[in-house]
Formats: sequence, C-alpha cells, structure tokens
Amino acid sequence: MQSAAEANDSPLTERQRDVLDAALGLLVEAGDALTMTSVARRASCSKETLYKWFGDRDGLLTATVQWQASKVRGVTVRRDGLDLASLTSGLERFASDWLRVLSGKISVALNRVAVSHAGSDKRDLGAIVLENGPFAMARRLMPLLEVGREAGLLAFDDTEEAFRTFFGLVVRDVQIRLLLGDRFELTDVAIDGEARRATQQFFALYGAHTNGAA
Amino acid sequence: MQSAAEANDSPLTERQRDVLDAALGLLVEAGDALTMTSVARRASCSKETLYKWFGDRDGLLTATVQWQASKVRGVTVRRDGLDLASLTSGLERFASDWLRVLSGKISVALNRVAVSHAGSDKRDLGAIVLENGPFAMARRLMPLLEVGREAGLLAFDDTEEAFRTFFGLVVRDVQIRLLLGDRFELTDVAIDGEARRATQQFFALYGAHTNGAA
DNA sequence: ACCGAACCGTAACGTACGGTACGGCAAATG
DNA sequence: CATTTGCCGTACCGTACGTTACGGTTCGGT
Repeated sequence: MQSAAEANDSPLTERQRDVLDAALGLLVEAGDALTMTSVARRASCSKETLYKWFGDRDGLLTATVQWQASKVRGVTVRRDGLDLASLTSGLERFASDWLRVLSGKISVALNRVAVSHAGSDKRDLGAIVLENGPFAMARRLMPLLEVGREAGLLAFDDTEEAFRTFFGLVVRDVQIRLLLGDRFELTDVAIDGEARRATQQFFALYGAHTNGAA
Repeated sequence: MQSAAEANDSPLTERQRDVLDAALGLLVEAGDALTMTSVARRASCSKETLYKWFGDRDGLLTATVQWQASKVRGVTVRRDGLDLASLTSGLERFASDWLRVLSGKISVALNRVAVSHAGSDKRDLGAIVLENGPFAMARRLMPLLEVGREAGLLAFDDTEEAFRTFFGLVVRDVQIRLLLGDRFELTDVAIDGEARRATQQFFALYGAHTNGAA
C-alpha cells in the first residue's frame, strides 16, 4: 500500500494539483468540516482516486498543506544593500508581506486545521505549518539581520533572539485574534503602517546608534 | 428545553463543577477527541445528566471553557505604587504570570479547541477564550499603563497600541508555536527572564525618559 | 480494432459518536 | 412508609463520514 501519500516528494501531476486546489478552497470555506465526498465533488474526481493518490484523509490534508506551502516560497530577500535605508525598507517589506500572508484567509484556514490536529499522533500538520511559517520566516530574515549587524547598523548578540523580538513587534496579537475568530479589519495601508511601526521599534531596540544591549 | 446551558450565569453545583473538571482534564489529554461518553465515564455520571445540565456537546464545551476562565480571574494589579520600581515590577509580574498561564497545558488545550471551533456558527468558544485571554489581559494592563503615564513614567498616545506592543514583546512566537505542537521548554526561570526582557524593551520604547514618540 | 490502465460516479459497508429512552437505586420529602 | 426527584448505568437509535467495491467510460499504446 505504498501510495503517493508516503512518497510526498514525488512531483504532482497537473490533475493532482487541481484536486489539491479544490481541497484548499474547501478548507478555506468549510474549515475542518472538509469531507472526502465534498473534495471529490468539488474536484470532479472519484473518492477512489483520492484514496489512491493520497492514502487517506490525513494524507490529503497533509498534501494540501504542503501544496500551499510550496506556493508561498520565493519571497527572497536581497541582501545586496548595506545602507540603513535599504535595510529599513527590507525589514518593512518583510513585515508587510508577512502580515499580508498571515491575515489572509488561506493562512488562517491552514493554521486552524494545523492547530486542530496538533495533538494527534498521526502525520503532524503542525510541524509542516511551523516549518513553512515562523521557521521559514526566521530562515529568511535572520541572514538579513546578520548582514545589518556586520554593516554596523544593528547590534545584538543572539540572532534568533532578535528575530523573535521582530516577530513579536510585527505580529503582536493579530494572529491569535484571527485564529480565535475575531473579526479583524486589516487594510493594506494599515498593514504598511504596522510594518513601518514594527521596523521603527525594532531599530529603537536593536539599532547600533542607540543602545546595543538587548 | 431551557436547561442550564442557556442560563450560563446560574451558579454551578459542586457536582457540576466536578463534572466540568473531569471534562477539562479530558480536554487537556485528548483535545478535540473529547466525547460525551468519555466525559460521562470519567466523571462517573450518566450521559443523560450531561445533556440535562449542558444541553448538548457544544454547551458542555462552553461551560467547561467558562469554568476554567472563572478560575483564572483574580490576578488583579495594584496601582498604588507610582514610582518606576513598582511599575517595573508590576509589568514584570504581569508578563511573568501571563507567560506562565499561556504555556500551561490547560491554556494550550483550551486555545486549541477554541481555534478549532472558531469558524463554526454555533456557540463561539473563540469569543470566550478571546474575552478571557487577550482582552482580559488588556483590561487589566491598560489601567496600569495609564497610571504610569500620568505619573510621567510612560509616554504614548494610544493606550491600546501600547498594550498590544507589550503583548507582542511578551508573547512573541511562543503561543503560536505551542498551539502548533512545537515541543517547547519554558522553565520558570526562563519565563522570569522573558518577563524582564519584555519589560525592559517596553520601557525602551515607551519610557518617558527616552523618546516619547511611538 | 483491441487491451489494459486510469479514472469517474455511485452505491454500499462499518463504525464512531451525538443524542434519547428506560430500568433501577438512593436520598430527600411528606 | 409511600412518593417524588435526581441521577447512574446501559442499551439503543440515527446519522455522518471514512473507506471500499464495482460498473461504466475515456484514452494511450500496439
């Protein structure tokens, strides 16, 4: 019974990607009420095919989450600019993009289902979301922070510590409130404002010109 | 069919509180896999009684969450001290208590189930957790911040804005990582350290002696 | 033209669980 | 003591859903 569900690194066919997109849409609309029947109907495929391709319901969910994760990649940060202005704009763009993704319906739906299944002993969706969420953000941002430090613009001892503070300044209570269903209005201009504020506060805490102690 | 589930302000009997404690324990252990049968067995009561007391499964979950929420109340903040030292220690104790609650198994379990049911159109557990979580923290902390401002120790325009920044500095990525199942080690001394760091950073951003602009 | 693989649509199966009904018992109530 | 009340234990019902099975169709290969 070694289906495509276990070899999750096998390239997806066009049809399979369409099926996963259907599952994704359904996940956003219905949340955890996602049923195999509804996915089959939405994707115009048979349940037998779903089971052949993804093994079981958990495999389908995992493949869906990974499929979405594979889409988000590629927001790379250029580290060619070493002056204060480009570092600032880099951090601001980072915070802005992050908040935009975070407050999107897809992200909220994915985090919801991952949190729901976090205690389970089956395939861990939480680890996938964690890996492609906060951890991915850390992997992309920490090099930028270190470049800023080497350029004498930032001062900190622990890079991860600095990143986590930036995370806190950017996200604050937005994510948990969204996950808990709080109706939240985050326009694009508000997001840009939040990004600017967070970046400014981060410089106030870790900028080399102020106080170097964390 | 107006049972105790609808009049949620009716005082609970000792037996009912025991039942809710059993449900709480089961929620921590099994998460959303909590079944009416398992609660009845754990609490040594009949399912019929559960339905008579709480209406339905959702009512039981709601009552359980509210029961836990009613326990946490009472961490009031004294605002009698107006000097820097007492404000600092007040903020530190606040952050410390908050992180301790946040990283506890019960809080994680409750937030998990609330997030899971957030999209539902039934009784909104998310609103309850939100009300007794971040919002309760805001209601308790914001007066303290304003007292600090009136004493000339803090400088900010928007109290809620200042609170949310404090929230971000304290919680950072801890809660979302816990909810997503990340194995996390947070000893008591680490929590106290986090609280001190967050408070210090908050003063660096909003202390009246540094820069008054947010 | 023929074959087999892949897949669609749907029906069917098994089970878990929410919700209900009922018999018995123990304590309060009179 | 008789009666009512409240609750336990358990059996039961209905349904939703994961999973499987199967007949029919399309399509690429030979």
